[in-house]
Amino acid sequence: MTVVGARAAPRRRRKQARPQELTAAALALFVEKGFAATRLDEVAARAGVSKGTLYLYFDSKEALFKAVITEGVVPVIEQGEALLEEFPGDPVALLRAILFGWWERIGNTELGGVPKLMFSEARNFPEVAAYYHEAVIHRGQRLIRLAISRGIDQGVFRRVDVDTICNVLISPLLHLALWRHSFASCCARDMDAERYLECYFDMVMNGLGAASAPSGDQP
Amino acid sequence: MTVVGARAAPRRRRKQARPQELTAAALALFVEKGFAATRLDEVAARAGVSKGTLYLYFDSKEALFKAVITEGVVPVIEQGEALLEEFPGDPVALLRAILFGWWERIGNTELGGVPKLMFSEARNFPEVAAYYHEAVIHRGQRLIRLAISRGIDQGVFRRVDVDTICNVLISPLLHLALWRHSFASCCARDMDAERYLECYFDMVMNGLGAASAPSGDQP
DNA sequence: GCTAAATTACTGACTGGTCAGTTATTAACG
DNA sequence: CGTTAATAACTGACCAGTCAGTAATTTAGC
Repeated sequence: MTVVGARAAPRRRRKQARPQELTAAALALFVEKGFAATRLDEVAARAGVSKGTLYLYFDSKEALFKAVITEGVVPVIEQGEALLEEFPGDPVALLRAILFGWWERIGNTELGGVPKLMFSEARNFPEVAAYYHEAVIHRGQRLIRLAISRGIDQGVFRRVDVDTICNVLISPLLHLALWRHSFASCCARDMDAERYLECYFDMVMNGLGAASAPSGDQP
Repeated sequence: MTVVGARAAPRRRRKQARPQELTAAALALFVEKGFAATRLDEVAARAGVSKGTLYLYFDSKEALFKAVITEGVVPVIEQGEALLEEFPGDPVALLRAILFGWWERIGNTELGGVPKLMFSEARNFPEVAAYYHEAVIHRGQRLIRLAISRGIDQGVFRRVDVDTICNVLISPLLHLALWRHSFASCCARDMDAERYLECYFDMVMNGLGAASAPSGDQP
């Protein structure tokens, strides 16, 4: 072996970038295979480092998991909250912006696997789940709830059970994101996202339409 | 230690009952912890046998997983198909029977964890996922699709994208089932099922209501 | 500017524990 | 007693976590 030839890896020192590269690799693998089935050697390799390096930045596999969750989604929720503040009157447009924004900013990005990961692992990591519930789910519910309430106040939406319906409304988006990271891999030709979103939003708007209140409302 | 005293386990021979007891135990643990994180010793203990006994009935951990999926849900789908055949005219009642029937027969039973398990493990077991897709999901979609189509034909429902909407309609039920087997454990006081189902069905019926068709339909 | 010493990011072989799968043995039942 | 369901001790592969050592970079001395 002489000086020439393809050296396998040039071994760069990039202390700043490492943690993000590692959490990105970990997210992809945790989503694909699940937490327990993911090997840290694999995470490190995907980030272009050795396993030892991983342990320079994270204390344990569980710490890596927590970092994946905490650094990932919270900023997006904050964007959503900013949107709500500044948004002009129309509640239909607001609700559309929130729901489609969720899809564009979370569902249709690398973060789209986070819901699958959290549903899968919530019972194995109750503290992380509690944090996620408080920092992401609860605040996301609030966004939708406020948009719906605004619509009801303005007479654009029917009177519905606001606390409950926000969970109903997010369901089809979650379903689409889950699908993409599970069955989509093995079932070609299913779930065209654009068509799905249009169909979904069309039904939601009709379901909320103030014009079509059919039966007696409780006062 | 003499002959008397609490013998740990009387060691009964019950060849007939074992497989079902083992798959039931495995289902519960796979759903709770995930496939990879579930130990076979634990499955066996929960079924009241030793690990060796498990291997008398299943060739491998993966074979046990397949058995859990295949034996579990298919019969219920068949019940649903029978329902569709015999059901009298009213499409609203039919759709309600299918959706609420799903909740009563699957979502709200031990089988309610199967969707979580399949979403989690689909990419790790593509063949099982393909089977499940064909034997359960596809046939479930068809049930809903036919109910919707019947409603459209009778002028009770709006003209909607039938192929897509069946996935939208099942989403809130899946969401509720997933929730029960994930965050529900660590977040007390959330997702009252009865209220959720009523709110959901109310919105669906308004979303499909022929009376409220608002904008131009394509011919 | 050049070299040597000091620092620090990084590596990969190693360890100890865990767990899927096996096998020798035991006990139930006819 | 013979058959077989069931067990429990065993094995070997695998993997999270460790650490002695190496390579890149910075600093000090000249």
